[in-house]
Amino acid sequence: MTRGSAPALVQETAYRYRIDPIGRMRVPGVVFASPGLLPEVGGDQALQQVADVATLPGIVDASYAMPDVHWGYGFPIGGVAATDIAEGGVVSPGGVGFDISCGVRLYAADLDAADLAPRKEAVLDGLSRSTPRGMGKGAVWELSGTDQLAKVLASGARYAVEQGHGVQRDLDRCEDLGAVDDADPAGLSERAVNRGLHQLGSLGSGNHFLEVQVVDAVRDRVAAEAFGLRAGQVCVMIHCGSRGLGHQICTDHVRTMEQAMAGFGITVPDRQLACVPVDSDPGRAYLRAMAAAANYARANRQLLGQAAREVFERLTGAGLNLVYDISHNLAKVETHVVAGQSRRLCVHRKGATRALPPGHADLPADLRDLPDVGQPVLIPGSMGTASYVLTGVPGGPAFASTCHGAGRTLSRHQAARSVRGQELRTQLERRGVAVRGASWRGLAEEMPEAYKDIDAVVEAAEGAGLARAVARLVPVGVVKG
DNA sequence: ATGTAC
Repeated sequence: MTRGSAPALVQETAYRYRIDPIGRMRVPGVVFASPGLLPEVGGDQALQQVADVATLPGIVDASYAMPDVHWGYGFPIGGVAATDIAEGGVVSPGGVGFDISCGVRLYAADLDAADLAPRKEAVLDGLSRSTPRGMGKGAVWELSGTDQLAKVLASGARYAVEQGHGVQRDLDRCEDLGAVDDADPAGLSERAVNRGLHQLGSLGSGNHFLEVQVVDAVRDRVAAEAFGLRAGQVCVMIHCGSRGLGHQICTDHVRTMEQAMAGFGITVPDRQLACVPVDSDPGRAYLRAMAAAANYARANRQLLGQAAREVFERLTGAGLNLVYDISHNLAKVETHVVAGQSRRLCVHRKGATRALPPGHADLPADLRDLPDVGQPVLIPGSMGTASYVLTGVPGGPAFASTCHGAGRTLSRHQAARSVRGQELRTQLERRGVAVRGASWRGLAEEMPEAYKDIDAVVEAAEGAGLARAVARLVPVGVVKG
């Protein structure tokens, strides 16, 4: 067995550690971290999960952990695992997460920080009113019924823009140009559909937010310019996912796979790693449902972004131009070279961000031919701290993936015990961050001290060769889910 | 993350 005491880490390079295969591990574990992050590195449980993932049928290369790794449901958050489809490789809902296609969208405003300053409170009030958030209630777009929801699930942000909720650039700069093709709205449970009907255009809660930020430092001028970013510029970052619909899809398919697994001769060290071959009926059914949730999440961010754009236009006259929109909870069928051979892989990224290298065919058209510019990678920090824009680099060691954020170190409970929401708001306001919360408890749970240092996480990602920093952004206002 | 437990 692989379970028991925490797996031993062997240092390979300054930013790379290995867990040697023991028991039923088919491949090693590989953890990208700096010595400074290492004492935390997600805790023993997260490392055990890295080892557990290495037992999955068809896994290739290694079970990878990004510098922001921490404990999650089955798979660690900050985990990347690729399986070889032709070799019986599996897909696991736990490798995607409950919030399917949770991700980040970043807009750059035609506005500098100094010009926002006199209108900042009014803009935050406007964004607070235009951004439904918190558990359950409210959405930007009240859908007419299941037929219209099916169009959202099939066409994602493309349908939203088609219906007038955005502009062409919003699609040009979105992962998969706004939608994935193989979604199957008809395959969703009634519960998933009902939960999806009334939440399109809503933040949710937890670590989800809409932030007004300012570009604090440009690290790579060429890439920043190509992405549409300059120092001192105002930006809007939106972090949210597929709400109750994605959650229900994950729940439904974990249950199905728990039953179906034995029929494929698969056993896993943790029930939460339930999985089936990609090339099977339940595997294909999950991927089609997951794709529907991915489209829902992009449409969700599209609608919230459009609402924010209207607030900015009304109160400042400035437009919002999409920099990029990228998921950090998704499985994708991709082609990668493994041991010198081109293979079709199912790449699970859970709390990990795709980071395509320069020249990749799936880059936005205006970035594709630039020699040193890869995919924009959006890394949200914790509330009140910096966020980053990175870019993909050639020869990334983990299937073109990198970190997704700061990563928790304190549980929600621990955080809520150590600070009151009102007090935290006062601290943030004193530091120049305007706060529009949804609940005091929710605010306290997201205190910056509950997270790793985002600067250290990004430094480790760069040091490990996963991505390169382009710009650092600091918050001036947060609308909290 | 989540109608914070079916």
